[in-house]
Amino acid sequence: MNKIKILIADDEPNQLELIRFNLTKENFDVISASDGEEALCLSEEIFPDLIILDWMMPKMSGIDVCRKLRSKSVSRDIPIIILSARGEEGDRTLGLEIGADDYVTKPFSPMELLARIKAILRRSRPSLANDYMEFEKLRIYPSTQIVKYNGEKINLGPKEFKILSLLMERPEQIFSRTQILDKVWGHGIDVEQRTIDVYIRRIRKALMIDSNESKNIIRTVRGSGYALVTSKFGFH
Amino acid sequence: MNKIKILIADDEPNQLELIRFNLTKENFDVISASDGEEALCLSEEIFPDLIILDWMMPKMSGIDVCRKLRSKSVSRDIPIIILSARGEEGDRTLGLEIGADDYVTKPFSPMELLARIKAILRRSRPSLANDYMEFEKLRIYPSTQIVKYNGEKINLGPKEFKILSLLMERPEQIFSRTQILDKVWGHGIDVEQRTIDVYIRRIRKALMIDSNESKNIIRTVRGSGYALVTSKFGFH
DNA sequence: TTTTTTTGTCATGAAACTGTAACAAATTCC
DNA sequence: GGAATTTGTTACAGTTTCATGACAAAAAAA
Repeated sequence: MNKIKILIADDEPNQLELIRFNLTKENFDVISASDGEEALCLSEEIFPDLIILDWMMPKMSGIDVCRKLRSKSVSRDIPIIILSARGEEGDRTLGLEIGADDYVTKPFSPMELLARIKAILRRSRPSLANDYMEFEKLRIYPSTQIVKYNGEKINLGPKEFKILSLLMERPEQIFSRTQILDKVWGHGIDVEQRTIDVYIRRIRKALMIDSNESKNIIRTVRGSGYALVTSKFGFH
Repeated sequence: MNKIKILIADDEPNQLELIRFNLTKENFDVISASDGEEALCLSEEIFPDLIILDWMMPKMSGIDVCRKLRSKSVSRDIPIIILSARGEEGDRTLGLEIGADDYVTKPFSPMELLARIKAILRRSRPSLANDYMEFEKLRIYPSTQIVKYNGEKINLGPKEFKILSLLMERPEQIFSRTQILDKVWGHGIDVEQRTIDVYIRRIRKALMIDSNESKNIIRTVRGSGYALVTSKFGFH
């Protein structure tokens, strides 16, 4: 059971601790940074599921960090919430326009921040919120770890299930082996990248044999990774 | 060209008109409702891309409408923004917990609402934000590394894809072999300039064979390099 | 315990990609 | 026209990347 990783960056230790306390209580895995540069480094090193950035920080502002993250494809899709004492019109819209998903003005209640975090995660990590996810003829039930293809039940091991879930959260998007390792195994785990290939093979096999279907729903993107594809876009 | 449909429900005509005005200006297709029941009916009838609900409305509150929409699978994934004059803690979190994607307290500026709408659409409609580059009949999707010519899918290797992406970034502009080498291979790499010729050949071939089209979309500029051209400038 | 399932790695062959050389074709210049 | 230059095209070898089956260790189930 992998916890959801949230990165918080704020230069006020009290504020940081307050948020950390509340998020930890909700069973999130909290990583903290005390300035913009640290936030940026950590973001690229671990792949958090969500990032909370204070606007005003030493070395690099939250806005700049957000811009940087949005400019790179590996971090483009990570949800970002910006915190700020600046409640002015222009500031709020600026925050959202540069790619943040939400903008919360200080002071805010932990409850509200939490509610907004959950609202965003509901969208970006559908497996956490919905009973099931559906893509083409494939349906998976995160809570019970059941996979069905065309109504037929498919048998997958835990790791296989997690990988497929990850791919299903963003169909068409290419996941690199590193991304898959980070999300499924956890960051910093020592596992060969090629192991992913083998699991992909196992998933493909399970989907084919059990459902007697020869269509390949997982696309290999040479040099990049794997992605779920609709049959109409399928390569092979 | 499909416009994005947004449904607004508010019982104050002035407010409604103000929002409608601003959204129409942004080229959204705006549908309005003046009470909760109407909002619910319209939602199920026309499947908007986003719904904005005032909390306090006759017949059925925005909260109840939101609950109803979330309980049905057809409307479960439509993003919802709740507007409210009630800025209290509990209200805000209730709105979000019930399944809304954002909660905006009145009074708000049209600019901010717009920014929040866009932030949400960015997530829920990746196809709109996750854009593609288009030139003539050629379309390339950077995030998924997919190339289409005339709607048909083209298979390109990584280097070929990068070169074509580069050319697409600035149609008509001539790229020298040195420029292409620097951008695609990286600066200071030791590769023959003539190699570019071969890749151009491969790209041309892929575009021709796979789409059964003989038009040459890549122009050779003798002594300078290559460039994408519109058909009217094409030679041969 | 034994049995089964899951997990991670390896070896091997297949497939795709890369870069270059060699020659053909075309363009330019004289 | 003829020589020089530039580009087009093809083939080929080297390299990288991926698919696949096999296998042993670890974990879970019986």
